[in-house]
Amino acid sequence: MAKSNLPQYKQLYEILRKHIVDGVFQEDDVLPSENELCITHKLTRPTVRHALDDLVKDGFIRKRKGKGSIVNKKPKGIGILSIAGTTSALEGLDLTTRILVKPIIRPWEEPFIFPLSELEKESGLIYMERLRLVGEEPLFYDISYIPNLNLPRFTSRSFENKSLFDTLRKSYNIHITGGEQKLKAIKAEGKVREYLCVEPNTPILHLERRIDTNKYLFSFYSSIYCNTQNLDLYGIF
Amino acid sequence: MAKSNLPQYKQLYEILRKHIVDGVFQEDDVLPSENELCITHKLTRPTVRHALDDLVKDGFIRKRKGKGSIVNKKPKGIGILSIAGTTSALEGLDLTTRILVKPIIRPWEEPFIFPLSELEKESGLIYMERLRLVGEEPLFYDISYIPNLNLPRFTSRSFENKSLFDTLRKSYNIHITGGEQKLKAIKAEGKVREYLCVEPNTPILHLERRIDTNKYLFSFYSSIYCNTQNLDLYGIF
DNA sequence: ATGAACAACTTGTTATAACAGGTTGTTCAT
DNA sequence: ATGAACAACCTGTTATAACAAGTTGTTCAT
Repeated sequence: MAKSNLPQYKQLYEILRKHIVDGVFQEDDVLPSENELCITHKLTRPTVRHALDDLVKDGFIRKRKGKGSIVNKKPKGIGILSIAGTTSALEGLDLTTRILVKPIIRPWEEPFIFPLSELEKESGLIYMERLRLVGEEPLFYDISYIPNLNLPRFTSRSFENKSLFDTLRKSYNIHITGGEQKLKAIKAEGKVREYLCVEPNTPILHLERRIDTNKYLFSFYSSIYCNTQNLDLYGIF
Repeated sequence: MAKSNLPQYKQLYEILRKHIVDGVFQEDDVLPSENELCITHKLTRPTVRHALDDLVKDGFIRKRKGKGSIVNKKPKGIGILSIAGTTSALEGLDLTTRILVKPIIRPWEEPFIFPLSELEKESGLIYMERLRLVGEEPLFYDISYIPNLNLPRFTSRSFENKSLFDTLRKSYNIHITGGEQKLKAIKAEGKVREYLCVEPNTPILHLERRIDTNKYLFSFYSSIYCNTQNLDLYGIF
């Protein structure tokens, strides 16, 4: 061990995680015991246990006293309520995206749905509205609020049928670290009713989210209206 | 220390957790240092660190090298979307609970909202209905489905103003490891409309959850109807 | 006054040790 | 053959120890 500058427990974590993701260890396989890992990686038990505990925390394995560390089933998909954006949440469905308002730079609304830092207020806002359809039926009306902080060429990108989350990760190396969301059921009215093509007073799910990232002081926001008459939102946690 | 039969790190976890929830330690307060906790509770650092790491995992504190353990902001609103139950989600509000149907043992409904294992079907179901009121206003109508697996004296416990999650954690050492939830907006009708005291066609949020635990093969289920006219549901992830 | 250096904290990482307690397969007496 | 007892694993808990590394306030030389 001890080639990288990373802590040894993190090195072991990454090795085991990669083996699980790559299928070297598969569902319900039992990992080598803690003592075996100590020997094969020249580590002591606290270090090995730290790595295994992190794998438990991140959902890759479960541990059973007397038995060992067992590989978990990989989650089928990630719904909109945990982290993923709507595009990947609906993977496998016939999803199309219609841009209602192309990304434009404009000032923030005051008051905003979440508290904003001074930095965010000063830097301005990239605003975008999109409608997501499954088949011919509009299901999501998305409004995205992205602080205009050092995202070169962002407003000129196309977001037709693309995930904002994937774009941020692949083009800007930004990934999601957490966030906050508010949720309520409302009656369809005005633009929401019009875009989602529903009767007045249809119950609509309204989700407001702040999404935090690994980039220092960079969060973005979205407001999503969803017609749940024929399709549940789902999430794992 | 060492009065209960619980591990010492869990005893310390519960003490600190309670102090945070009760406001003895408030937002951005720095907890006593690890060495201080060692002295005051007659424990060693690995034990203290285990307790603190669990508090980090559960979102109560954050730790900063060189500074200390800092108390996190309590989520405002209703933290029902991540893990916490409704009772702890509403902490600080004037919450009362009315039992509509006391815990009774009965067979499962078929088909159930989530797939059930054979073990769960055989073991029977503890069923409970509760109404949660903030002030005079009923906000949640909860139906709980708990497999009748080795929970001594469970049906005789009182759940008035108590958190099912806390009871499971403290009395049975069961804690939540994850789960799955489905969500939709519906119109208030029938019993839901009646219990929540709303006009017909009021939009109501309907949440169905499977909640997984550290206890082998033990998950429980709940169906929650929530009036979000005056209060958002809230979650962190 | 200013700033560099340092001391005195903090948490982070890692090693060594011992025993408790759950699980599983084997052995042995019946 | 059957079942009880046991040995040999496994993870869980706890203690002791030492050093690394980030933060903060103080001291001291300029």
